[in-house]
Amino acid sequence: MALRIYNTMTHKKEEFQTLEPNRVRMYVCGPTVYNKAHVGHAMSALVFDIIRRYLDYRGYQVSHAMNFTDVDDKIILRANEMKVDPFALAEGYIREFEQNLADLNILPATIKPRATQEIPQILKMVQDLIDNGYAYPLNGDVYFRVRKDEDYGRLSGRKLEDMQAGARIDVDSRKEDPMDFALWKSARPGEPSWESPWGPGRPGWHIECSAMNLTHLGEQIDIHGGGNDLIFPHHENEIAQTESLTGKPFARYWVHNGMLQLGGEKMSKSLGNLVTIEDFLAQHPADALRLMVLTSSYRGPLTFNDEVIATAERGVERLRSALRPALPGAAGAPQSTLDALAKQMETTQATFIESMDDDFNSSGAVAGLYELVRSINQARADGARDAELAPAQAKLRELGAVLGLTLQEEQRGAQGADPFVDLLVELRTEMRKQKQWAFSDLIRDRLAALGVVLEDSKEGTRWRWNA
RNA sequence: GGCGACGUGGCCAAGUGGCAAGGCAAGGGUCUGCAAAACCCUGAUCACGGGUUCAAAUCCCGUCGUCGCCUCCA
Repeated sequence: MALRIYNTMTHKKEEFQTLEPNRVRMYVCGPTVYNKAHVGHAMSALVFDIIRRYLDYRGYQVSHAMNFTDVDDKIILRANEMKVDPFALAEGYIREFEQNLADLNILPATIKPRATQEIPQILKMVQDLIDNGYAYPLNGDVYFRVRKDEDYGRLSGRKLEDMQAGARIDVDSRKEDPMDFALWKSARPGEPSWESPWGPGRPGWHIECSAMNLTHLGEQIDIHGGGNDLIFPHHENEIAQTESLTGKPFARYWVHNGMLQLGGEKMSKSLGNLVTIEDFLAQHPADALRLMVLTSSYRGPLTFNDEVIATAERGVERLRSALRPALPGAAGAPQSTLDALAKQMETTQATFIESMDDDFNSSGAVAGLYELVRSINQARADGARDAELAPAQAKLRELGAVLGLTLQEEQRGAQGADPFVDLLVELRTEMRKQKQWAFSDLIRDRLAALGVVLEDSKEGTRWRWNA
């Protein structure tokens, strides 16, 4: 069975065929860096990280580009408010975002272009579009002429007529058509700008992505991704610009992730209902956010609230539970148990591929992982030795890694606290021997309040930092 | 108003024509000094109304509802 991907352009799942064998060119729209990144940005980055890892697992060599929009109105506005240099502001947020991604175990994109580093290519594209009649200068700005592009609106399924009816913005009456969009914006005094044939200015929002694609990936790419809030106008305009110039279909597959919902609304900078990635990671493991994304459908909305987070954290715990060692004194599991475990490994592997091949159905893939977890835990309870558990645990780690799950226990305790926890646990063990239950329970409760979980068993007490 | 996605047990979520995966929560049990973890057991006819079919959660039509986009937005 082949990999199938839902294509926003055709509204169908289509069999995945690359332009070049075993090679994938993927471009994902990154953030505009005028503020701290929030978990909604993380969701998008996670979705495409999962896709990228899976394509890699399936044997493709993936060129993964993610851009930074590092010059635009909001950056300039915010820099002015804060009285700092806009480029320095952008640079700072880019570094923070890259750190956020690393903390989330998201692989760095192989290509990380920035708008400000593409100015020559952008100027050339704008000039070419003017030369071809697809664009026109107007008092220092340059606009794309949507009427000239017959199939404008193809991606988002809109017609120019329909859109005009709903347009609510102030229309610049100088433009030939209200829907014409800026390729180049003239600079006002004090704004960062570059010299151009039309006067000093800066690139419009959409053109940078077209230019970066052309420069770094070529005229045609396999996958173009981003949040579904970018379908219109951003991606629509990218298509218009790029295809008007190259005359070739721009991207084979348009892939869009759904929005993270907070309090029933899209989490966004403009609505102000956001949780930064930094804040999230201060309280929860990276695997938890990833598991939330994995167990929902990437195309649909994802609800973000305390209950969903708690569920994901427990899920992470459950996955990790399978990686624990054999019970002390394990004498080996019955053959029937080992056979069942071996069979489950195969089933899980098959389910994994089958699910992920079906438009990255990670929820189904994770369900298979949970089934393997249960089999492993069953085998352990049946007395399996470490060596008997190892292959299944390795399989769990392997498939977990394909999804980007670390399954690592958190090392979140205060630095150097571990020996002291050991000491308390040791003291408590002595108390338990003397049946000093009240004291034992007090220690357990107090440690729990500090984030340390104790688990007693016949063979002794084990402890870990709570996620 | 236009375009699109979606509506499956208390919650999250697979399944897209042939007996409704999985996780969390809940209840019962094993284990435990108690607890935790782990293991075992228990629950849904799939928003609603029509239609197609031997057979539909799954296809078609309609209704209602949720969300996104139509303005910067992952």
